[in-house]
Parts: sequence; structure tokens; C-alpha cells
Amino acid sequence: MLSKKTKYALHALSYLGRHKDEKTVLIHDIAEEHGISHKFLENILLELKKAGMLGSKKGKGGGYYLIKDPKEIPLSKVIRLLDGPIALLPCVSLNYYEPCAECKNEAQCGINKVMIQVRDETLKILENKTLEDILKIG
Amino acid sequence: MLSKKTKYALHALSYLGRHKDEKTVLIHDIAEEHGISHKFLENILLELKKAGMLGSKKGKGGGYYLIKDPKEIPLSKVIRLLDGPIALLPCVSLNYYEPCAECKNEAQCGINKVMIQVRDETLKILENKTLEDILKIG
DNA sequence: CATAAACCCTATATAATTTATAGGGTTTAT
DNA sequence: ATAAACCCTATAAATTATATAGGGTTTATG
Repeated sequence: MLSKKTKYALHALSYLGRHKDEKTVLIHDIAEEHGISHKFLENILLELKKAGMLGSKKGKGGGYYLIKDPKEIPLSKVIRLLDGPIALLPCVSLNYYEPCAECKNEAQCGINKVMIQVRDETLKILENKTLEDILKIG
Repeated sequence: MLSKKTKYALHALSYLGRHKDEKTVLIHDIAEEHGISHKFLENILLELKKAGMLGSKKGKGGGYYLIKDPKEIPLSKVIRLLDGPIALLPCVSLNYYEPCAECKNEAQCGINKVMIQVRDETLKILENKTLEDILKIG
């Protein structure tokens, strides 16, 4: 399951996407709209910023804003940043690969093979769906 | 990511599948083969038993055994039992549905729609792949 | 240039979940 | 009668997720 961090990130990005005609958006406004703690959201926005997914302007009148077109931000990128691996096992993760402790021979492991399939089908969706697809949100 | 519990369960079931000509298999043997704590594994086997996925025989000479053909046990069932929902969001879970706290209108939520797709593609695999597909393991 | 608004950064606290252990109870082959 | 082996419930330890705290820095504005 996606963590709250990731969900908040998606909601915040979606909010920024919907307000991209405005110069900047305040943390406060996003937090209020979604009932998230200001400070918790701040950490998330900072992480998104460090990852180059959004920009910010300091000082009075500052705030956050998208620096890319929403269709340039795949959901997989957001999920990986906040939640880590999308794969169901470390041994099939493309971005966070680790061998499975329990497993001696990955190449002939049936579990590994199934989880590669799951990963590929999942990524096929999450790498092609972008922020643009979730601008309209519940 | 799958929890250790689920991974251990898959390994244990796979082991039982590979030894299904033998009447019963000892917890001890499975635990040793995979370097799992005897007691931790015991809890997992009990859970699998309660769910009707395997049988056991008490007393001296007892142990665990599969009561179904490996191809009758889909991986989705094992994962759901030990890990809970397969879906990435509660609002798209078939077996553990809950509305998302952040969301007011599920029907028009873009995230919801994407996650339904992911769920469906994932299930297409995990409901059709069975224990039989993971008898050979790493 | 003083001020207040707003982001920036790091550390810590709390809660929840996962992982593991403990200890005794019950059944059964020999 | 005995020892092997599963059965059951409770609790402890470790890890991760969630949230809070507190001050630092930048900048528009009057």
C-alpha cells in the first residue's frame, strides 16, 4: 500500500498542477485543503523539491510551483521517491535492487520470475500515467 | 513490498509442495532449510492451516502437509492472507476495501482510476500463478 | 532598513506495524 | 509412560511511518 507521504505528495502535486497559472502556492493552502499537518507536508514538499519535481520561491509572497509540465511527471517517479521500491521483492526492484536474504539462486527462482512480471505490468502503467492524469482528484 | 511473513509462507508452501510424496514434513525441517526461526514459522503455518491451505497431524511422527494440489493455490491467496491487501490503495482493494481518508469523491478521482488499473493487472498475474509455479525456488 | 511572511533544515518524539520469542497445552506413536 | 510434535496466546523487541518542534535564511514591502 502507498504510504500517507506518497498520497500527500500526489495530492500536493495535483493541487499545484491545478493552480499552475498562479505564480506560487502556499504550503498552508495545500495543507488546509487536504487536512494535512503543515509541517509534515513541508517535509514532503522539500523532498519533492530536492528531487527536482518542483520549484520554490523564498520570502514574503513566495511559495511552491511546478517546474515541469504535469505530463512530464510520471507517477512512478513520485512513488519511488517517497515510498521506495515499486516492486514486491527487493530482488526484482530496478531502482532499489537487493538480493533476497532467503534466496540462493535468483536465476532459477519461481517467485522471482512471477514478481518480475508483476513489476513490469505495474510499471507499464505507473510510468505512463502522469500528474496530468490525476489533476482531477477525489 | 512483501513482508517476511509472506515470503516465509511462500517458501514453506513451496517446500511442502516439493515434498508432497512424504506423509508429513516437520516445521523444524522447513525452518532449518530456510534459516527461519522455528517459532515464527510455526505461527505462519498455523495461519495457513486455519485458512485451509494445509493440513497437519499432531503427535509423534506428525507434521504438516498440503491438502490441495499446488496448482489450486493461487499466489494471491497466500499474499492476501499474510500481508493483507494487494492493491496500492484501500479504496481500490477488492478484499479489504476502505474509503481513502483524503478523498471526498472516489468516482471522479484520477488516482483511484490508475490504481484500479494497477490492481487489475497485478491480479491477472497473481491469481493465475499458483504454488505450482514456484515449486522451483532460489 | 526593519519587519513579517514564507520557505529551509535537522533533530526528535510518538505511534503503528512487523518481526521474533516465550511458555505452556494438547495430541499421538511407540 | 514417554517423548515428539503440533496448538495457542501473550508479550517483547526492532523497525518503519507519522508527526512535531524549533530555529535559520531569504525576500517583498513600506
